[in-house]
Amino acid sequence: MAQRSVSEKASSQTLKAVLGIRELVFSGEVSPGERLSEVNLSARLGLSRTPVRAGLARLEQEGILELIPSGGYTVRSFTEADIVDAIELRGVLEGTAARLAAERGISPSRLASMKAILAEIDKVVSGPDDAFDFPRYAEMNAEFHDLLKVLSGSDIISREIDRVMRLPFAGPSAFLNAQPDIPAFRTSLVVGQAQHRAIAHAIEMREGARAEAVAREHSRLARQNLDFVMDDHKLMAQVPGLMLVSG
Amino acid sequence: MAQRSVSEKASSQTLKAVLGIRELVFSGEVSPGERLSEVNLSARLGLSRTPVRAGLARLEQEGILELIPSGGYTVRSFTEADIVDAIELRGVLEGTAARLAAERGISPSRLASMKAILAEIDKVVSGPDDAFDFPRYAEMNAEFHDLLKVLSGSDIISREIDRVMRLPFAGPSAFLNAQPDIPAFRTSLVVGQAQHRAIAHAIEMREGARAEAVAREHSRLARQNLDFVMDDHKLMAQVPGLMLVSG
DNA sequence: TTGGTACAGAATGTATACAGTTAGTATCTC
DNA sequence: GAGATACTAACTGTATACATTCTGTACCAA
Repeated sequence: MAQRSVSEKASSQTLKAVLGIRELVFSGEVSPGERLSEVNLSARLGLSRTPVRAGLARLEQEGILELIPSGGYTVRSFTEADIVDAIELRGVLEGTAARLAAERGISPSRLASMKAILAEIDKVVSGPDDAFDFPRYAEMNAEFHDLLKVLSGSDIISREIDRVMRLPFAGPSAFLNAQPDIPAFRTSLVVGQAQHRAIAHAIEMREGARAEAVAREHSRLARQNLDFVMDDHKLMAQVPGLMLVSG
Repeated sequence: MAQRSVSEKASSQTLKAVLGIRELVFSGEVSPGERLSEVNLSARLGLSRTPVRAGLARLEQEGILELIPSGGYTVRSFTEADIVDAIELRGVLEGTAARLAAERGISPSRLASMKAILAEIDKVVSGPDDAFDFPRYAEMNAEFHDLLKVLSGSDIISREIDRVMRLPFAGPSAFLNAQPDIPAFRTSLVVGQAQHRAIAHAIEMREGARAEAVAREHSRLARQNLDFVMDDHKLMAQVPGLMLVSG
């Protein structure tokens, strides 16, 4: 993880609570709809109720927990439609970031950074098929999307992109874990990289509409992968957070 | 306010804290950059530290407070550029809601609701100039934007729109308080209503691209009003939250 | 057997007490 | 007079105790 986004409260205990509960949720140790008891979590995480409580409130804000009217929280369950919408939302926001970057212009040094990242991804993608370095690809892909966010030049926009990315199945690297097994996915990486280049070129040429359109379309690769993965339960288990899906 | 959005914690004391602190911030009783002491707030609001603390954490998530690395919170200060971006963001999100509504279709009953709201706004706008009912306009305008959000059919999108709207200067009714005094603003209401109708028509005709484009442009009326208001400090004071602006 | 009521257990919401840290001030030294 | 150091006061982060509310179960009545 390149940076820890806007505010990931430094306070040790509360941070442990947030991370711990997130882990419990996304690893599937607690099921969607299940009620999360503060005392239970306190015991499991070895913390007192106070930081656990703070963590719960925060994760509710993040959207992975739901408030029970009578009090307490449950794990939110997502439908496949929710995930489609979350991916669409990411596309819209990244598209906006790309457009703003194009319209407002970016500094030469940042343009250079972007080209450097693209070159790195090229190295990975153009390598031999049998020695494909997936972790490296995931890393550089995340860096590209991180930079795109920054290039928007807007804290307000960056913040919202961070928020959507916190829904793990909406992020640009969500389906990478499931990809090594499937040949068709390899193709999508090549296509994805072509789109990266198009976005970068559009920003450089200050073609805002094109930058937005391509960035938006780029996110739909994820939707395509989602459809693929949803047909296979074994694959679903490899995508973080996809266990929260239940019609 | 038609509904109280996603989750406005029912818990009495915590709710008081959130509302109370928001009020203190937006009324300008605490200045941007000022540190908010928990004990001080507890005393002022007549609550214990626990709900105050919960409220602070929440308002930080909402984006009107900032976390101090060494602990505690300050009132976040916004630049004019931030507000422009927030308005742009609202336009992008409402545009997406409108597009999805058009692409996916809406029920006849909801279409009827939308038309009813438009008729109500027409009544207000087409009335005599000297007896213009601003509160009524604000109410129906808010209802239109609320419905547009719902028409997206997506909880994920609705949630994000709610978030942006919580930044008071980004909402569709942000500049209404300052409008009665300025004749030029009256014109913008007529234009705005024409855009409302265009959005509704595009949704009904399932013209997604048009719905998105018009909804996005619609938000730029707010930007126009912002430019106008920012030149006049007396007017600025009438727009909620605009006191948080400082270069 | 089914429905309702009452009671008990548990869980949340709130308050407060405690510890560690930060920031500010005053004094001392150079 | 200026800078540095030490001390004090306030504040945050955490833990725990208390009260109220909710939930689930058991028992009773129809």
